[in-house]
Amino acid sequence: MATAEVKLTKNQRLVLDLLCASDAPMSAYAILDQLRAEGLRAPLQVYRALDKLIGIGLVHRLESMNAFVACAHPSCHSLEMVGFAICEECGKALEFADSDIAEILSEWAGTNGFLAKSTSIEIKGTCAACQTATEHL
Amino acid sequence: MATAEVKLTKNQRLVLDLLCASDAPMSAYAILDQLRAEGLRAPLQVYRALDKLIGIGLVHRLESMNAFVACAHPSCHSLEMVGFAICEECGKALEFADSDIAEILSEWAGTNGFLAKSTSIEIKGTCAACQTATEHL
DNA sequence: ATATGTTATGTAATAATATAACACAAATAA
DNA sequence: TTATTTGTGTTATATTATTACATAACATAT
Repeated sequence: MATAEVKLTKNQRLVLDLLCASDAPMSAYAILDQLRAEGLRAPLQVYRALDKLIGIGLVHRLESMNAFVACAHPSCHSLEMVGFAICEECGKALEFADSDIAEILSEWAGTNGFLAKSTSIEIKGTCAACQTATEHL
Repeated sequence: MATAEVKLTKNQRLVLDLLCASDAPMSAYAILDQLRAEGLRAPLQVYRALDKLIGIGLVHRLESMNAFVACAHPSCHSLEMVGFAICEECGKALEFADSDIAEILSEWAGTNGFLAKSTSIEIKGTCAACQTATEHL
C-alpha cells in the first residue's frame, strides 16, 4: 500500500486519512473541525501535519483556494509538477500531470536563468459533470 | 498611454500607480499602509480597487503569495494566460506569457470536458540576479 | 432638472487563514 | 546514556479577506 511507505505520526495520519476520504479539497480549519473529535485542538497541529505531508508529497496545497488535497497518485510520491483543474461549482479538484508543460516551463527557466524549486498550475472553471447538471435549468 | 484607456476612480488610480511604481508584488495591507497618506483608511478600499483592476486586466493576483502586481503588458490588456516566476530571495515576480502552455492546457480542458475560466501558473525559485549574488558568499 | 439605476465610497465589525514563542515529550542516533 | 532531532500541545497574535450597512457620485432617460 502506497501510503504506508513512510512512517507517519498520529496527527499526520489523521490529517492524511481525512483528506483521502474527502472528495474535495479542505481548508486547514475545516480539517481541524473534523478532527476535534480525535483530540486535535489548535490550528498549528493541522498546519504542522500538512507541512510534513506536503514535504513528503502526499498532500498538495491549492494556492488559489488556501486548501489542501490528498495527492491523487500517492504511490509515485515524486514532487514533480502537477496541476489542478478546480471546479467552482462543486469544489472538486482534478489533479493532472503533464510532462509537456513541465518541459516548457523548465525551458523558460533555463532561458531566463531562473532556478525553479516548485511550480503551481491551477485552472478555475466548471467540470464536465457540473456543466451537464447546469444544462437543464 | 496604455493605462489611460480606461477611466479609473481615485482609489483605483492610487492603487495602480503604487503597484506600477513598486518593483515587487505588494500585499493588500502593504498597499493600504502606503496609501494612508492619500486618505485610504480601510482594507476594503484597497480590495475593491484591486478587484476592479484585476477585472480590467491591469493587475494580477499572485495566488501563492496573497500579493498583487501591476501587469507587465498593460497595453495588451487581454486577460490571456500569463505566468509568474517568483524569486524567493528578492521577492520580485517576472511575468511571462506562453502560448504553448495555453494551448496544452486548453487541450487538456477539451479532452476532459472542463470549461476553463482562468488559469494561474506560478513558479517559485531563485532569479538569475540572486543566484549570481549568492555565488560569492 | 429630476428621477432612476448603477457604480463607487467610507466605516465598523468580524471572519478566515497562518505563524510565533514557549515548554515539554517521544523517537533516533551517537 | 546522553545528545539531537522531531513532534506535540498550548496560548497568543499576525495576516489576509469579507459582510453589512449607509451614503455619495455619476450616467442617462425621461
